[in-house]
Amino acid sequence: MKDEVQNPEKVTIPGKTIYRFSTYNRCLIRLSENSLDTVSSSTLAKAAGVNPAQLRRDLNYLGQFGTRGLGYPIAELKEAIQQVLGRQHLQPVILVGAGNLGSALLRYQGFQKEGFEVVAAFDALPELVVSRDIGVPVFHMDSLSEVMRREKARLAILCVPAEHAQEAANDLVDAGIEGILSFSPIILQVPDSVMVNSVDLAMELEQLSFFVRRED
Amino acid sequence: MKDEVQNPEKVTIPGKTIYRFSTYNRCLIRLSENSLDTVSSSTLAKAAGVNPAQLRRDLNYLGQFGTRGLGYPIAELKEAIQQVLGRQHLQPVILVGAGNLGSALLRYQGFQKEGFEVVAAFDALPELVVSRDIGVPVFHMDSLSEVMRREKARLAILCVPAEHAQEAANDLVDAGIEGILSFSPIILQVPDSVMVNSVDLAMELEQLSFFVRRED
DNA sequence: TCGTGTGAAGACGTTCACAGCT
DNA sequence: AGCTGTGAACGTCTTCACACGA
Repeated sequence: MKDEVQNPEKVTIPGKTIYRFSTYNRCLIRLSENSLDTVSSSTLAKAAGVNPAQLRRDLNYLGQFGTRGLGYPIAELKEAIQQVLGRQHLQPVILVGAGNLGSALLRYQGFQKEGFEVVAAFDALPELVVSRDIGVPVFHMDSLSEVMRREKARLAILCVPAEHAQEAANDLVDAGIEGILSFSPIILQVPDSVMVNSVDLAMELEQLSFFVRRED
Repeated sequence: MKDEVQNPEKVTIPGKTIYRFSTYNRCLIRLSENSLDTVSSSTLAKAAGVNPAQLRRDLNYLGQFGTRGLGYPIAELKEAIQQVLGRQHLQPVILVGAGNLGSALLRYQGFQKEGFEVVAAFDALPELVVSRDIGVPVFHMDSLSEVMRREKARLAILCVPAEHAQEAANDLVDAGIEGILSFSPIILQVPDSVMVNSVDLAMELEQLSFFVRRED
C-alpha cells in the first residue's frame, strides 16, 4: 500500500487510516438507518472491529468532531469521511478482461451501490463475450485510450488471466490510467505514478488455510 | 489479520510474512518454469515487489536455506514454503451464497489451480440458482452442517448480500466452520476461534480512488 | 460521570549495513 | 567477489492511561 503523495500542507493521513475510514463509513451508514444521531468511540469501534483508542485517533485526522461525554455526531462524521474519501460523486471505472471473473464483476451490483460506475469493458476478443445481462459495452483493447479519454475514467479493474495481465497493464498505463485494481496473481510492474491494488483470491484462501490448521 | 496460535515450540511466523510467502510461492513457480535452479534474494525480491533484506528475513523463518555467494535453491525453497502454507494437499472449500458474485466464483478457475476445490455451494433459494456451468451441487442452507461434515470442509467462501451475511456466518459457525473468506461489506461478529478474512471490492476501489486523486 | 483528545510507551515491521561463508 | 544471515537502527502503527470538557 502506498501512503505517499497527498494533499500538501495538510497533515498526511496514514494509508491504514484511510482503509479504516472505508470501514467506518460502512458502519456509519448502517447506524444512521437506525435513527440515532450520535455514537461513542467504543460502540463504533466494536462495529468496525477496531480498538476504541485507534478509532478516536483516526477520527482526529478529520479535525475535532467529537463532543466529550457524548460521542460523535453520526451524520457529520459520515459526511466528513466521505469528503476525505472523495466519494461525493460517482466515479467512472473501466474493466479490462471480461472472462469468467470479469463478466461476473460487471453483473455484480456492489460497485454501483458504493459510488463507482463501470462505464465500459474491454477484452482481447470482445466478440466472444456473452453480453447478456452485462449492461455495458464491451470494446476491443485497441480502443482503450480513446474510450478512456471519452469517459474520463482514471481507474481500472483488471481481470485478465495471469499470462496476459502485465501486457494489459502496460496498455492501461500507456492509455494514462492512474489506478488499477488487479485480480491477477502476479505483481504488476508499473511506473510509480500508477497505483496498483491487488486482490488475489487464492492467496486469501491460503492465508485462512494457514491460520486455521492446528492439528492435522 | 490474526497472527496468534501457531505451531508451538517453533518460532511463530508473523502474519505478514505468511502473506508474502504466498507471493514468493507464485514467483518461484514461475521461476522454476524457466529451468533455473537457484535465485538470489535481490532477483526474487524484485519479482515479488519487496525489499531484498525483507525477503531474506522472511526466508529465514524456514530455516537456513540459502547458500552464501550463490542464492537459494528454487525447488527446495518452493517445497518448504508450500509445506508451511499447508499446500501439499487439495483443500475442500464450500461456498455460501450463489448469487451474482458467488456463482461467478464457482465458475472461476483460479481456486482450482491453486490447490482449493469448491466441493459444494449453498443458497437460501437453491432452486433459483442457474446451475448451468457451475459444476458443483447447490444445496439449501439447511443441509449445511451435514454436507460440511461429509465433505470435511473447514473453509467457506461467503458471498451473500450484506443484509444476510451475519446470519449466514452464524450458520457457518454453528456448523463448525473454522475459516471464512467473506465478500460482504460488513464486519462479521464471530467467535475468536473462527478466522475471518474479508475482501471488500468497493473498499479496494475506494482506496485507489483516494490515492489517485491529486487535483480536482 | 461519560467519553473525547492526546502524550507517552510499547509492539511491530522494515531497512541498513556488515560480518562471515562459499 | 558474491550473496546470505542478522544485530541494530529506524520508522510506523497500536494501545494505554489520564487530563479535560460537556
